Amino acid sequence: MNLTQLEILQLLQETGYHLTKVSARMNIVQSAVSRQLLLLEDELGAPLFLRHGKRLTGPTPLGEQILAQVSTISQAKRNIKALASDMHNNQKGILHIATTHTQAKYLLPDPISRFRDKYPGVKIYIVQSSPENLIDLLHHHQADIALCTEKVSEDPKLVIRPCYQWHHVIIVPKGHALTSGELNLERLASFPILTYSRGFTGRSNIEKAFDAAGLSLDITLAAADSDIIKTYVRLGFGVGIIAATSYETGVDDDLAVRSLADLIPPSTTKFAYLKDSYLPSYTRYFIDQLIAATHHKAFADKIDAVQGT
Amino acid sequence: MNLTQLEILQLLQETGYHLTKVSARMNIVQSAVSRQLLLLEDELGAPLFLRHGKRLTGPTPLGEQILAQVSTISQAKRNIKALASDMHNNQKGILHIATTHTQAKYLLPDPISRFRDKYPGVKIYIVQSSPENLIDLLHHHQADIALCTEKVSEDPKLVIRPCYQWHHVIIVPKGHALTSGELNLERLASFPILTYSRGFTGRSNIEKAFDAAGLSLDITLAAADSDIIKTYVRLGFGVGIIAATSYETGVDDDLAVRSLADLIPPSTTKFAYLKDSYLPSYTRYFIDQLIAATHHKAFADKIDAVQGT
DNA sequence: TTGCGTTACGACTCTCGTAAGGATG
DNA sequence: CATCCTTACGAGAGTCGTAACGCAA
Repeated sequence: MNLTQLEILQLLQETGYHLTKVSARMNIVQSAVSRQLLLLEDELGAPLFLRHGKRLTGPTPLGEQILAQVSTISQAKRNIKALASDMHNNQKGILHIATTHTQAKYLLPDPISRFRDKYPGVKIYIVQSSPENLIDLLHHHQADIALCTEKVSEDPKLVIRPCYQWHHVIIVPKGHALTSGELNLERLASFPILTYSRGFTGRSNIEKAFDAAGLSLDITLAAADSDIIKTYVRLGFGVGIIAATSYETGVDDDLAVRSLADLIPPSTTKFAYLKDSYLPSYTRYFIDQLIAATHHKAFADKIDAVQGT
Repeated sequence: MNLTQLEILQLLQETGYHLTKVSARMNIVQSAVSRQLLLLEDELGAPLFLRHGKRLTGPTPLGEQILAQVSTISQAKRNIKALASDMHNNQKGILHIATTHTQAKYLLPDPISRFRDKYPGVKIYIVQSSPENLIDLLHHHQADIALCTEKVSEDPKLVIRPCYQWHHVIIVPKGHALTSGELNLERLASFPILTYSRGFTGRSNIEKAFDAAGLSLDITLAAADSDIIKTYVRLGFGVGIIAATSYETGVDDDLAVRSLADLIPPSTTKFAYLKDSYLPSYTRYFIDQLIAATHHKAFADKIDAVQGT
């Protein structure tokens, strides 16, 4: 048994039990992969994969249990490399951040700029994806940390760290009926609504509030990002409900904004990362900095300014 | 990086950072071990061990963190082998049980005989040790499961499964003053006491009871096993306090026995094993059988018979 | 001086790559 | 017949063992 053989097992699972693809990923020929697999099965004394003729179709029960062990081994192996490289040169590295459009556009630009000033040697990749996909990216090691708002399922393999809390606001063209008068859910529900797609940026909290009030929403447009919503609000399609952080003073001054803090429960944007994975010092710094910054008075004031309008 | 190199790291820790001893354990020459260690340190780009001249004295901070990862890898490796061998031939294997004298002599003989009838191919080793040592044996993989009574510290790496509950009894020579009259802690404390050493077989519960009553014990003899206690009780040294399960009808009929169920809190004997380790099917069977047997009516009656005397 | 770890070099083992073979859809 | 996995064989890389060296108690 050696690490190469165990890597083959893991890649087999990832490629759908396809030796040829595994060999391509490992930059060696098929025959070598085939041989190593057979050698391992021989050493362990039992087949790890089911075969239709010569084709692999899936893991045996034994193979499945062993694959679970292999995944902890490969995680530990990654950690060893990360530890060493962090110790050896903690100013260089790569940081993959998985997040949604909202965070990428309105929250991250500033913290990332400051991070880049402090760690010019660290390459940053922002992987934009739908919220439901973010956690998968972590599990598949295509992202180191994820930043998301929608409720992360209780995954024992993840560490969740709350980052900041915010409220929704409505945006309407100046002069719209909703710019004056009392603002309540019932009145809001009488207008066509433009907001986030299901599973995006606190959408679940919006639904929760209206459901609790026994109201049904007429959602004219559901988008993954605030920009689309703003665009159609400007065209007069209806009332937009977006995150307070997505309203940009200076850029969005043509839109009237009113806080929904009293009507819709607050949403929390959180960091998530794999519990068993070692995070380089610069990654921990990034997380800590962002959490500190969002707890800073200036940041709170910025949100309050919008919400207090 | 390969599994051999990682094994070297682990063995270095176990041998007190001694390359020669590591090479002996691995059945290869020193020079090979030395080379592999240097190659690994070179690959990782930083030393993993501190050196006084050429002698290794301990891990560097990096080495320490990496050793932690290595231990999860080697555990997973063990699990893979155990899984395969269990699947391949689940009638053969080895079972190391770590336990104390009390369990080994009075509880285990019968269940082990029955286990051997069902699994003649499984070799059983009983590792007898002091309670405080049992958990160490698990951590050092010198035992698969431990059976002990004294409180196991809250170790997140262990699974604890309660097995059975029992009470202490006193034993005295027939005709002793304590064979008649009311039995209470105060009266008991007026006699010289013979019982278990600190840390053995529920000794802590005995102390707890007398401490709570504000009584101090005159412990004439503290032994690790019941047999020693019985011997000196027979010689008239005083009153023995032992586990009810240690009183053997037929053998100990010359001793009078009275239950302390109402005076001393009950003790629980438990199984313990490493959370991350795979237990072969026969080991799980052994545990389940023993727990089932001790919950069976006949077993409870046997204890009650002694305690009810 | 002894014990321990590192370095040098030849022998061997192991793994890879090329190439051919067999089986399935 | 195209794709995929297995088997055969020679070339190359990697590891081991012997042996000599450097260093500390």
